[in-house]
Amino acid sequence: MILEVQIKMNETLYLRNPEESKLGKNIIKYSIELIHKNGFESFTFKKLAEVIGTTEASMYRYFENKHKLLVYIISWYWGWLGFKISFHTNNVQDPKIQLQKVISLLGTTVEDDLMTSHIDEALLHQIIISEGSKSYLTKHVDQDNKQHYFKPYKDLCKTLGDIILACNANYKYPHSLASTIIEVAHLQNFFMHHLPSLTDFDNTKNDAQIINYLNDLVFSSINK
Amino acid sequence: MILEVQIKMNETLYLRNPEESKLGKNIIKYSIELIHKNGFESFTFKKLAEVIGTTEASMYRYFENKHKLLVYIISWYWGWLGFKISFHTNNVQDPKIQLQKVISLLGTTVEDDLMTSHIDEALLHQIIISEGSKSYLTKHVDQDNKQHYFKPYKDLCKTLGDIILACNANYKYPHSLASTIIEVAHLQNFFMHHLPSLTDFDNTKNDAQIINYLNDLVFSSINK
DNA sequence: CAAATATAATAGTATTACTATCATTGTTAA
DNA sequence: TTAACAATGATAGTAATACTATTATATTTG
Repeated sequence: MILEVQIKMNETLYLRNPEESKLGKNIIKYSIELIHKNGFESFTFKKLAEVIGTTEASMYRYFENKHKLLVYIISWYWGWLGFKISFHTNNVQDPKIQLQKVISLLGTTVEDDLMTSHIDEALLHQIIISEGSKSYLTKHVDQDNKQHYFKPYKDLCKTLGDIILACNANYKYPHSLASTIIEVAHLQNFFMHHLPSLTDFDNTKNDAQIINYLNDLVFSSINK
Repeated sequence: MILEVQIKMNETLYLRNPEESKLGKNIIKYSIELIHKNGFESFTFKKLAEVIGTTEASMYRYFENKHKLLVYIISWYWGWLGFKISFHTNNVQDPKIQLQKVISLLGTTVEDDLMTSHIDEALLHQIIISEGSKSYLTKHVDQDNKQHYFKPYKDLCKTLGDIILACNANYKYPHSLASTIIEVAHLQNFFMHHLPSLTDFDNTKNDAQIINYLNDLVFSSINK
């Protein structure tokens, strides 16, 4: 039996649901490869169409513009990670162990998940690190937010915030700490690889270092 | 007597030094206004030239492209803030007070500094919050780093890291904590205004809330 | 005053970010 | 079984972007 995971996506993100056709799935698959390879700035629908072997116009039948496609794949990632987190923390009673588990999942280099055949989560994880914040750092963030484009990200923060509160009901900043953990996990990863003097992590580029740092940061705050 | 502060900039960032002519100063001044108003994505040299009342070609005599101009103004900001920080911590003996002072400066809405007549630091501060990470989140970050484009930012992290070590010589992550403080100060500010559910800060949108959060986070870590 | 330099004015190119139209193929429902 | 419909492909076109190049005109400096 082969299990296929489907993440329910916000319908206003796309014009035609890319999960429902071969072409749609190719758009997702190859946009991840191209954005990973050349970065979002140099990514165009024309190049994407060439890689897929179709036309630019066809891309526009699925997504209004490349920014919505970026928000789509990033949103998909948060949905997928949220699922993975609930799966891994499901039978854990101690919220502190849950929190450690979440930090580990956030800080660990992702491997391709075989349950989602056309999406390479490892590449997607790298995209989150380098391009993730570009999904909301725009002049239209408020409109996008009204359309609930960031719901999967917010849901994840909510989950994390609840775990933090379960660890210490008196902690005053559960939501800020949650968003801090997620963002810092990715930022420190980027810095470790590209601007290492902004970190204390050596050139083994080992995930454990970031995870240790985050655990130290988080548990000293909530245990104080 | 009118004091004018000059921040020494990396010469490979520009083709012609914008500090050395009226047109150059206008490029800096109005690019800050335009990027603040419409965001970096919709900012073009053509629009900038129109606002200044000159031609697009003239912009290219000062900066190779708009990304270098962004790096320039962001870099300028870090240089200016570094100066401001050393000014404010100069006669402070206790490193913990120094650290609190730096956190306050990072978390406080900046006011226009009259010592730099053509640059509006208040607008620049907003640009740092919304566009700052775009200066390094590119595919050419490693080349840019080799050209020392991020030196002012790194210098600031170094200063902060040293203060952290002065507070607690045994703390294991001074550099990571330094970059975390700077980035989180800006991220939480952005979230408070645009995605408030990712924070614990209410709609008074008061700077003190972020500063309190950062102080709590930092001092629980280093005093542990 | 001549020479050098900066700027303005204009033109032009390749690419990007779309929109529009029409032909073809494959699927579905009467 | 065929008519209609939906998805895709092929092609064309436009305005804007991100530049480069050339020449003319000011302005500064030696």
